[in-house]
Parts: sequence; C-alpha cells; structure tokens
Amino acid sequence: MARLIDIAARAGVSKSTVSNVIRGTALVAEETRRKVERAIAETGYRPNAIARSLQARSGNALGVIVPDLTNPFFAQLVVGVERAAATSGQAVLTAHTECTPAAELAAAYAFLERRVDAVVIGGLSIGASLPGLLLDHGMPVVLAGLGGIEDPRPGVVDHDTAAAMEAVVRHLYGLGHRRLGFLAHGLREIAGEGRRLAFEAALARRGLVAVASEAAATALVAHDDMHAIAAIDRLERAGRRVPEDVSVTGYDDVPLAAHGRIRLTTVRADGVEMGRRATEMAIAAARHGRSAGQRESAGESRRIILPSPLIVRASTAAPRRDRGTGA
Amino acid sequence: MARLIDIAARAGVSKSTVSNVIRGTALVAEETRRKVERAIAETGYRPNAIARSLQARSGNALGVIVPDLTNPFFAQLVVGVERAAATSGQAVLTAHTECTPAAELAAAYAFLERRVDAVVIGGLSIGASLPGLLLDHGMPVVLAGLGGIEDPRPGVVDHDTAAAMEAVVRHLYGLGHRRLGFLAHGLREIAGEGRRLAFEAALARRGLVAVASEAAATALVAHDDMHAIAAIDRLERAGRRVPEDVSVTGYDDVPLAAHGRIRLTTVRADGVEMGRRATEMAIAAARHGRSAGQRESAGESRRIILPSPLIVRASTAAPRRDRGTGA
DNA sequence: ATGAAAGCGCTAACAC
DNA sequence: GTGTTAGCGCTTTCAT
Repeated sequence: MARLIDIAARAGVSKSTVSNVIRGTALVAEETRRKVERAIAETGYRPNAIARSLQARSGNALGVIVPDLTNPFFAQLVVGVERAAATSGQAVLTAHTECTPAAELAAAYAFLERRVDAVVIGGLSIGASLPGLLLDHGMPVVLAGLGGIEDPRPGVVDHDTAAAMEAVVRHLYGLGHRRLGFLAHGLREIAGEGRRLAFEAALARRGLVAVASEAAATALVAHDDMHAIAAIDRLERAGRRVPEDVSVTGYDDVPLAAHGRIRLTTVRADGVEMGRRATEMAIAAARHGRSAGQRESAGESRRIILPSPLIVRASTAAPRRDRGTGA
Repeated sequence: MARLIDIAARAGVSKSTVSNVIRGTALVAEETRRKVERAIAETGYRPNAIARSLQARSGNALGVIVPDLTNPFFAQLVVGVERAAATSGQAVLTAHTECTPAAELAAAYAFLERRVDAVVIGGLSIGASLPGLLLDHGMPVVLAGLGGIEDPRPGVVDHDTAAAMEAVVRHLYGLGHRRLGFLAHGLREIAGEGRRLAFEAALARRGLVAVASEAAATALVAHDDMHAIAAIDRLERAGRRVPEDVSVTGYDDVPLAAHGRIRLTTVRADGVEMGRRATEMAIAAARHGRSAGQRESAGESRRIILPSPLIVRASTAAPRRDRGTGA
C-alpha cells in the first residue's frame, strides 16, 4: 500500500505537508491541499495506523476480556464497549477466556504487548491475578460487573450484588420458600462467587442455609440467566415443572428472559450500558495516564453502581404445599 | 514500559543480543542469555508489538465483521475466529455493524489502516461494497455464511443454502402446508436475502408462491433462529399457538433452539466451525499474500461448503384442517 | 557470539 | 506555507 512519502512524491510536496493536510493540523495553501488530496484519492492511500501508534506510543485500542462471548450478557457488554470505543476512534481487541487462567494470562500479555490504552474486564476466574498484573504494568483496568476484588486500584462498574440477591431471596422467601439452592455454574467465575456469597448472606439473615442438593430445593437461584434457562430445561426433562414444582431465578435479564415461553424472574443488568460506562471510564483513565504518570493514573479508583432491579416473571411461584414449606 | 534498549543496558549487551535471546533466533552464549533473561524478568519487559508490526509490515491481527454480536450465531462465529487466531498468535479486531453501510465502511477503513492481515466477514448489508473495497486494497477477505456475492475473489465458507431451504420447504410441504411465508428480518442482511430467494425458489418448484401476510400463513420460515424464536413469542402473544396454529422454522440451530420450551425446527449451522475454517482460510490467504503479490493472493478463490442438515423438532406440525391445506 | 547501523511509516520540532 | 531532521521501538543485514 502507498505510503505517506509516495503521496508526497506524487503531489510534489514534502511528507510534512501531506501529513498536515491529512490531519488538518496546520494551514496549507488551497492549491497544495488539492494536489495532495488528488494524490490520496488516486492511490487509495490510508495512513498506517501502526506507524502512527508507534510514534504516539499508544495502540489506540482497548482490550476487553470476557469469559464467554456466547452468553448474551457478555455479548451485550462487548457491544457497549465497541460503541463507546468507536466514538473515540479506538479499536477493540476481544479475548474470551472461558475463565481459564492460561487464556487470561495470554490475553493480558497480548494486550500489554500491543500497548492497548486500557482493558475492560467483564469476567474472571476465581482468584485471578490478572488485574494486578495489568495494573503493575501501569495499565488502566476497569472491572465490569464482577464484584468484589480486593485490589482498590481498578475502576469498577457494577451492581449492588448484595441488594440484588437480598431482593431475590426476599421474593422467594415471601412466596414461602425455605429450601433454596444456588445453581452451580460451569465456569468458575468470580461474579458467580460473589452472587453466591450474597445469596448465602441473605439466607443467613433469615436463619436459613443453602440446600446443597438440587433435588431437595424448592427454589433455585442461578448465577445468571443462561444457567437458569438451561436449568429449567434440565429440570423439566427430569419431570419437575417450573414454577409449579421448583422456582428458578436468573441474573442479567437477557432479552430471552422475557420470552413468553421462558418468563424468567431475574435481576436486570444492562450489559450494553455497563460496557459503555466501563469503557468511558477506561478511556478517561488512559487519557489521564498519558498526561500524569502511568502508575498514578492507574490508581485513580472510580466506582459506578448501576441499578439492578428484580424483575418478577413467571418462573417463580409459591412452593407446593406437600413439601418445601416446612423449614 | 521498559524498552529493548533498556534491557540491553541493564544486561550490558547490545540491542541485537537482547533481540536474539527474545526470539531465540541466533546462538547466544549461555552466560549472556542468563543476564538478559534476568534483566527482562526484573523489569517485566514486554516487547512492543507495535514496533514489531511496523518492522514486519503486518498488524499481526485479523478483522472480523458481524452484524450483531448479540445473536448467538455470530457470537459463536467470533469464538471460532478467536480460537483459530489465537493458535497463530493473531489478535482479532471485532466490528459489529448492524448492517449499516456507514459502520461497515468505518470498519473497513479501520482494518485497512491498522494493517490487519485479513478480514473475515460474517454478515453484510444488502448490496454492500465492502468486500470489493477491501479486495481492491489487496486485503484478503473471507466470507463466512453469507452466500451469494457476485465477486469471485473472496474466500467463502458457507452452506448450500438452496439445499437447506429446499429441505425446509420439503418438510413443511410434506406436512401439508401450502401457505408459507418468509419472516422479514430487521437488519437488511445479505444472508437473509439469499435464504429468502432460496425459499422462494423451493416454493416455485412446487408451483407455490410465498404468502405476504404473516396472518395468512400456516407456516413461517424465518431467516434465522433468533427471529424464529422472537416470532414464536409474538405469535403466541397474539393468540396463535406454535405449532398447532402455525409452524415456524429457523436457521442456525443456536443452543437455545434445542431447549425443551422452544424445540425449534431449524437448519444446523455450526458457527464456531465456520469461524474457525474461515479464519484458517484467511490466515492462509494472508500468508500467501506476503510471499506472492498481494493482488494475486487476494484472488485465490477457495470455497468450503459445510453441511447444513435440517433438524426437525416440535415447532412444526401439520396445519389445522380448517385452513391452510387448501392450495 | 556480539555489535553497529539502517530502516519500517509516521509525527513533531524547528528551520526557512 | 513548506521542507528537513530526528526519533518512536523494534528487526535485520553486515561487520567484527
């Protein structure tokens, strides 16, 4: 592909002049500009963003880490990230890790090496060291929706998980459920752990403890909607009706949760919005990092808590009289 | 972040030597190597991929364009792309365009400027000029699952849409349906158009023509599963049962289609596999492009046709006797 | 086995 | 207004 210098030669001017017309930064004589623009049009020239990035010492890109793109919640998160990134001309590098530490590490190093300006993390394996690793390298990090990380440095966009789980448990308890279980999730994901803890705390406040066996529970609280929806299928194939025999709740309120054949009671989490806010925060941190010292900027700890209302639909109901009501 | 030259100074050697140990390319004395490795470990040095890319004249990345990440089929496609890309150390830049020409163009230019090695296109607006634009710049392009493009240059990974739609229509026709409609989709997407055409051709073979009004149809053939699933909801809210009153079919066989409460009759399309194959093809084309002339490589036209079996579930049934059976 | 120097395609000072 | 020059952080000959 043509280079800046080719355009310069073609238009009979210097590199700087071409650079000036491209970036519209300095005054260029009308005549000159036209010659340059013609040369650009004729060659289909496109500036080399890599060279620009090298000079600017910035990849002009954002990294985003999600456990599973296939989960609509994370897909929405990425959509939000992309929209916000597009607004500031940043590219988005996606990595989905399935919560495996190896994939997480690989993603972190790839992002570091490509000098992304910041990384948005949408999900992590339990006990992951990723944020620390990134932060230690001076990379701004924003955590989107994954709750309790001990490190105070990353930015955070999240819900009040405790309040959300309290609402879920209150709803179920009010319906008469006393045997509640948490739905184990395949990926050992940090957000799920946080929700489990919040769930157990809400139970404890009522003198209850989570039932371990799915079969014994009259209500199942899932880590997220996709697991809840899968659980409904599994339960019903095993002959237990939802909500007649078991109540099931989710978390995220993915579009499908509102489907007439699913009607899932869940906690609403606006993935697109979370992605957008997290990205704005990340970009701000990156910008700040460039003006101030890297380390300091990474330390700027901001937190945004988004609303997470309980949406009651038809996957929850009072337990059957012959079981479950007994404590 | 530390640079190569900092490591060199720290280890008391030259840049080349550091470069050699990092890439393991030349023989380095054990002693020297150890000093360098220590310096790298102490500083947490990570080579600057941007500088490398500039030198290599390759972004070492792939671009992927999808209309909607939120649609599980496209999410799976991207997962497939990422897996294959990770295998060869390529990063992936995602752009989701919602089939708007403006977003498509923006993505194309971003990819061009960032010098990605190739681009995988998973969906396009009807009549999009994108592949041509990219190809004309010498960029290898692979089309994944979007059927008929007139341009012979891009690589193609697709199904036999005609055969798939013929199977769908045969199934419905065999059940007794004579009034079949195609489900209009929001995004004016090229793959959807292809399917519509194939659907109409299959109808024509039976002397039938698509019914325009959703209300008049006894069977609705949707462009993809997500639209089919949404249609089931819409129909049932309007009081028409699926499949008792209307049959509905999808396309893609997203995981949800097999859910016990959905049980969608559909055409299977393995998104992950399509993404993987398309990416391998794209990487091969890029490699070839680097050794041979760009233009020529882009012209290497390969085609892979993946199987697309009809999966019959419970969203289709014979039409009710009081209507629909009449031609 | 190691080093010096040129150059990838751009931007940014600074001359003119 | 426009041109010259010196990097950005690497890799890559080519010497030594």
